[in-house]
Amino acid sequence: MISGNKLTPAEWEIMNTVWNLGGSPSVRDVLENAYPNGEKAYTTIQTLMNLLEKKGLLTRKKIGLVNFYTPATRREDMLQRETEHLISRVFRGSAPALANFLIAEEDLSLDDIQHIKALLKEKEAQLREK
Amino acid sequence: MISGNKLTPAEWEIMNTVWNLGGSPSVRDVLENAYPNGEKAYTTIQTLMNLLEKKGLLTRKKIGLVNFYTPATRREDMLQRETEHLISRVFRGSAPALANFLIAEEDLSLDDIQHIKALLKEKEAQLREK
DNA sequence: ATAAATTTACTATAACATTAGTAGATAAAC
DNA sequence: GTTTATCTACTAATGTTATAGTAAATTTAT
Repeated sequence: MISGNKLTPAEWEIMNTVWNLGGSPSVRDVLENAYPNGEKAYTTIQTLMNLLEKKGLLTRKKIGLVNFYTPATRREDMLQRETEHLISRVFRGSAPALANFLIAEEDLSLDDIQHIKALLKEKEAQLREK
Repeated sequence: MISGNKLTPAEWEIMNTVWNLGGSPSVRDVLENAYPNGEKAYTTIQTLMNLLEKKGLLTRKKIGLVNFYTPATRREDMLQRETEHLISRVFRGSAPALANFLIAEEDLSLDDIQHIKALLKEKEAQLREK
């Protein structure tokens, strides 16, 4: 049941690290990668990761003593969920409003702009041919 | 002190309503506009609005018996703050990543795309002339 | 001017989020 | 084979968000 579980900020940090590392990291792997200077306690990460398992975002497999955690969702799906959340909560449901805002207010380089233009062209072609 | 206070989802609903109504609505104004079918109790809204005052997002002025609440921030500033939050939490700090995602994954109409293109052009010109 | 309605200020509570401690099991190192 | 370190499972404490009740004050309508 992956369902309607929203990720909290702390959970996002964990999930980002897990996706980043790839494969099936352990608690220690995540801890060392995400908090190399001991910003959080081992058991904190452990608790969070087990929570994420309960929420259906990670699956767990014990090998010997150690639990290894595998993502149960693709990062993209979560991005989408979260982005849509922002759009509905903050931009009153309008994706274009967010797009406009992004371009107007965030710092984009010329390169970024070129890249976005290319994407738009693609998208446009896609839409037209239907 | 408007400072680093993040808005919770419930607070966003209030603030959106306040910005929407314009002027300086009362608790009742907000309640009736945002929850016309009694989804929330009067006192709930009251509490939230007073909280928002404490957070510096609304200012309060009592006229006669009634408190009237005026936004202390522009909606745009809050949008920015929130968007940047998403970017840092979910898109690992990359605004272009969000832009890419938006265009690739969200439903944009041809009109939207034209509009975005125009904005990009503007932005590009701006960047170049510096 | 008394009764009814509205509003405030204050308080309470439940749910969820965050962080970490403790006890016991297992493995490794000497 | 006893000590040391690591990991798990469980539990707990603290903080934050969301929701609303209660009592007192004020206005409005009879």
